[in-house]
Amino acid sequence: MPAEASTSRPAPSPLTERQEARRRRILHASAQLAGRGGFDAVQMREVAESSQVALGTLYRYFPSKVHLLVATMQDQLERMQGTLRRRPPAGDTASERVAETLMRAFRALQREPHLADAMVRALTFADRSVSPEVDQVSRQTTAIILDAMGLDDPTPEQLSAVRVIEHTWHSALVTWLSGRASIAQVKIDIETVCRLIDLTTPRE
Amino acid sequence: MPAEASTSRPAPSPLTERQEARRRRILHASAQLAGRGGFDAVQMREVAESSQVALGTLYRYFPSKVHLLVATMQDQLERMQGTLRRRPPAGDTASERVAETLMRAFRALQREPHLADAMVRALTFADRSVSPEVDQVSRQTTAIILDAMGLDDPTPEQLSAVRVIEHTWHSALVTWLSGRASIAQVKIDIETVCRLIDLTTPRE
DNA sequence: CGCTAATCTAGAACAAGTTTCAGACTTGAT
DNA sequence: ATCAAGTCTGAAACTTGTTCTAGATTAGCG
Repeated sequence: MPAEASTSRPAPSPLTERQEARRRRILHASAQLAGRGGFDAVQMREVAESSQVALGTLYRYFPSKVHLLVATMQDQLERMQGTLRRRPPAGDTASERVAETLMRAFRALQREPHLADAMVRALTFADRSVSPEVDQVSRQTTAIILDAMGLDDPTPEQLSAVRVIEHTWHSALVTWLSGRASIAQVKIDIETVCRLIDLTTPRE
Repeated sequence: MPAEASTSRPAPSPLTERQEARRRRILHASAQLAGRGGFDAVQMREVAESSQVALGTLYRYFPSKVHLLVATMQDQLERMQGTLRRRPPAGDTASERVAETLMRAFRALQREPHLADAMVRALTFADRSVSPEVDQVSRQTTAIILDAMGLDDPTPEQLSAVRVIEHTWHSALVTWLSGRASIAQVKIDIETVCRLIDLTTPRE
């Protein structure tokens, strides 16, 4: 159920085909540039040139560099969610499955560390003007985690645990990207926080 | 083995009195400007002017805006640590005391939300070139939490829990500052993550 | 004191995000 | 097909972080 489209958009006037194509070219160029060079390498003029679009047009589609990169992240997240649905995690307990899911996502990010850098930095640097988009990313992440837990109808306590897991996930990524934590340490942190799930889900 | 102290500092050549005063003026101006307007309001030219220092000098003391704001955060953290030492948290269990400590810090930040914005955004946006300074902030935060737990000699498990608590703390602040989480929600998240401590400290 | 190296200053210059504008092109409705 | 409204383009301008330079000041030292 896509329930959020109505609140965030005052009738987005559904893009024409050429507009859709432009949007796609822009996101592709953004991911490409981010892929090598990270946040700093995504320069608006270059994105515009790469995607064959005037600078002003780029800004019409994405009102700031951060908006652009957060949209890029949404795009990548959807891709990842598809992958996960095709091969769900196989652990016995909810916390194992969540940890496995996040570690799988983490390995995907490790394959494109620069892209990860661009997306995560944009996400945490985003100010209020990007809140709707960041919130969308957050909802999508929540959905992925709840999926892994195999819950249709989580309790408030479980939702709190999921929020804390997301906090840890984001912040652990930040410390990894800035070289202050190793891959092993991120793994430990994820496994540690996932034990919270066992606290809120007594048995099964 | 502290292997990084040698690489990051080629003997800091202890500042003269006037230099110390300059540094202090700069940090003061930075906090002042951050206090109203947040991250964006801290403009390097203005900081330089406010602190009666040439722009080039400002950059000699703090090689980037992010360095400056992270240093500002170190400054504020020290202040806070002093306050906490004077009136330690009074909870019965370790997790209660940690939650109380963090909530106290959170209330202090609420009094200066713009300053909080500037410092937290700088911290999460910092790239590798600021790692030593960010790491220092992290160590200081860890010390505060361990203090609240009342531990002299934490187990590796407890250190993991503390790291996860720090992750949650930072990320919860980010969501609060960007208006995506309420104060109440931050409180819940902090209390939730603090229950991890009980998991790693069976009884007392 | 007088020298030398380091530091500081004022200001220009540069880089990249963002805004603006005039004119060309598309689109949708009549 | 034609018109109005909306969109796109190319280019310049503006903002703010950062760098650079030439000359003045300061600090340490013999």
